[in-house]
Amino acid sequence: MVATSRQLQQLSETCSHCSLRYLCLPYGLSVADVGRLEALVRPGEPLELGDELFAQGDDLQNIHAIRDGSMKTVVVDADGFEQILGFYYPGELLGLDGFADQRHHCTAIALEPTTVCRIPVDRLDALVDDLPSLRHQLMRLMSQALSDEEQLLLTLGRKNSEGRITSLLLTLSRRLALRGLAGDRVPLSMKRNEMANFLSMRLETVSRVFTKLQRDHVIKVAPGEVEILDMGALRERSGQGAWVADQS
Amino acid sequence: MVATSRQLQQLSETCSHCSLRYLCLPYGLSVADVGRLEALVRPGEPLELGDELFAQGDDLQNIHAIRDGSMKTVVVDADGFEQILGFYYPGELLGLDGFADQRHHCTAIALEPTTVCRIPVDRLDALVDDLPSLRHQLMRLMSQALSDEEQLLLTLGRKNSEGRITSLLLTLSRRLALRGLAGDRVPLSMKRNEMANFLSMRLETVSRVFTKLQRDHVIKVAPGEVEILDMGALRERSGQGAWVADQS
DNA sequence: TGAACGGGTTGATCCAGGTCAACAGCGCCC
DNA sequence: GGGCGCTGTTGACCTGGATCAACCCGTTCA
Repeated sequence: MVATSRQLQQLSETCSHCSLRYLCLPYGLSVADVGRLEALVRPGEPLELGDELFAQGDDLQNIHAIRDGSMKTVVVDADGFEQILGFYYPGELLGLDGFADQRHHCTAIALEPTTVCRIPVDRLDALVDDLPSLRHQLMRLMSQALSDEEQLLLTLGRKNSEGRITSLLLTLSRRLALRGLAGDRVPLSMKRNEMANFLSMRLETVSRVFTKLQRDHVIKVAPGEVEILDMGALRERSGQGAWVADQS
Repeated sequence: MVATSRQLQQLSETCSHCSLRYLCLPYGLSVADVGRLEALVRPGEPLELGDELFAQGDDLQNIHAIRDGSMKTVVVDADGFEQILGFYYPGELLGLDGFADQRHHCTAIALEPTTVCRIPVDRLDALVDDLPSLRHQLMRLMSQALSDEEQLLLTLGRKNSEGRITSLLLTLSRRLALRGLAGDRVPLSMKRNEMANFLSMRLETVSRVFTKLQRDHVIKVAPGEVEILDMGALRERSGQGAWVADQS
């Protein structure tokens, strides 16, 4: 099975040789320090679509980094309503919101066959005490997560349906580019209803916006992926779309 | 001037004697370590309504803790639209999203006469290397900020206008209680349009929801404050208000 | 082979809440 | 005193996107 052999190959890599080291925890560490970090890292169980990596309320035992594939995080409120908080791609960390009380505040679910790295928090914690550069990077990543969420709040708060979809496509494209991949072919491992949930819309509206953007030759929709035909127009449409001119 | 003398009195306090120490950075530190922390802390300039503590894009030089008063943080997007990200009260930290690139990602503005503590990041950083318990608390607070924002995303994503207003009132009430104050009289230092902006609503809608809640004897609206008459009903109305039953 | 199913698209209708407008209360300044 | 600006409330109307429903297309499974 092709996917499995590719996963095994990746799992044998070390942080020092990982192509994601500039995005992930090792960034900013000396070669020796990366060695100490990678001594803690263990491959997680390979996940299939729908598998949970951890669940809301679980004890925080590990921090996870995505190696291959993609995941979503969701919170469930008292009435059982789900809200997707984010989509995660290779090099990105999961579980940072759990430091507060050593408990996961959201559930992480695989969107496709996915492999992760697993870093025990207690051992990470001890190492962080020893390595200021690791502490810096960890805090940098937490801080980054905070301002990413703030950006999302801005998008959800001020943009209409077209602005939300185009903003999502642009951030996905940007994250592909960070990994050195072509930014104009965006694979979509999430379903329409997941996109809709994340953006606080209905799946029918997502579908309509896609149709409209395709009719206007801004994107080309294919099963499981979107091709960006006109990046300028996409940015244009993501920028505007606020409800109204006056603010605050 | 009464306000000033009260502020001066508070500014003379140290972390060890501060009534907010269990919410703020000193939490979890030994007496000796609190001493080292408070040696870094400087009072910030007293702020008046509308004063900016820092602005989006500024270099991150200090972390601030609110001592007295209240503030809001806002982000402005490319087109000049503002989104309020949060309201901040005594004991809460501002600027944590700036660690990523040593730059503030939002602007902090006083909602009333406000005093803050100022902690230089470079000296804090050095101390954090020395005091694991301080690092833990700092990471705990960042992590807390993350999951608070996630909770906000859930509220904005899944609740209607009444659910949003009641959720806001409940969190404000809860934060008062954390500081040992009565949770059923919530002072509102923000204006209707600020509440509306924060909750992604229009100010007219905020006003209508307040009127409705008052008519139903759930709250009593007074200038600059809301009295909670029926906490149970408030919780009831904040819990529901999702658009629809099926999800994800 | 075809029935059931999941994911996606499209059309028709409806309504929560946005928009626009008028007005009331209050502090401030000339 | 009176005009003016700011904040908040209320009413009337309108619309973006939610809701409901039909249908299409692959895939799976009996």
